[in-house]
Amino acid sequence: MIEDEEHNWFNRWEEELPGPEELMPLSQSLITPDLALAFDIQYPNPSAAAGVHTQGTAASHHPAQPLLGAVDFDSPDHSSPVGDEPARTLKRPRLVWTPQLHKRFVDAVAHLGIKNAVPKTIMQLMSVDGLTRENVASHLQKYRLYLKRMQGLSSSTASVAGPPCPMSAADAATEQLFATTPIHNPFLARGASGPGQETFMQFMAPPLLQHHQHMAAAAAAAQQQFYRQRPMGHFGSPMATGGGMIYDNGFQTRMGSSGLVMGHPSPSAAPPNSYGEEIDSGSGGRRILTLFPTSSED
DNA sequence: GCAATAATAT
DNA sequence: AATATTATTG
Repeated sequence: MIEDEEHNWFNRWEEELPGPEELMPLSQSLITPDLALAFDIQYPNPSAAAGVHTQGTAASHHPAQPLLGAVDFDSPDHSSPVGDEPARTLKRPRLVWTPQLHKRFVDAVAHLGIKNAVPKTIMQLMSVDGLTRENVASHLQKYRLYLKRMQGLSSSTASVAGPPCPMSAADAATEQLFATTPIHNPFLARGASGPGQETFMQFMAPPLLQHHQHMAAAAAAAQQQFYRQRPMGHFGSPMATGGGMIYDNGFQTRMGSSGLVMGHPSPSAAPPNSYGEEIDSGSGGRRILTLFPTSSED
């Protein structure tokens, strides 16, 4: 299962990769000593190569695990199936939690209830191709921290009229993502009892819900009624990652139909034509990178 | 052994 | 700060 997913993921990725012609001619310098050795290639200057894969904390001397950043590895020999199963070897690009993606996440969490809102289940409910359990787990961790700080703050600031908004920079930044999303308070959310309780729970025979991996089945059921027919497609061309990511302008072109955005998080290096979205943060609208067609939800 | 969470690391 | 990765625990 996972194998197939990964394989598929890479295949599609590979297909969308820019051809050698489209790439800047710095492939040579991207070859690290490690690789040069592994592939029996002669590289001119080790130090130069090392400099390229940059902040990759030189310690990234993973023997057979090169910088994925240099996606253009296969430039010379595309013919040979060098990457039999590179999905296993290659590092997957950094996931960017766009507002849309995050919304899906929040919706999933909300609809699952705090009890069932665990990474795996959330991931399944979100049904975003390419999204891993780790991705979700990581995000969930941060999300929980955010919620914790929220309830802490709301109670403490509510009492005395101290500083209006003692929000840390972190909070402000986080809010861009988190607070702008309607928070169906997960703690009050479904799972227990309440009005808006249309979870799968009520559709399942009690004995089934004991406590097994039946949750998986349950999640599937939930999926049918929740995110039924809107699976988020596989993310768009991840291009490259690692210290040095290389954009070419094929980027936004291929970005169109996909939902998940992976790759270089830095807006400064982003392609000139990427989609933007105005998010109203009170006084000044802030421009963020969404790279989304912003269609169905939100 | 897997999955969730906590703790680090990049 | 945002994600990833690793360690720990259930």
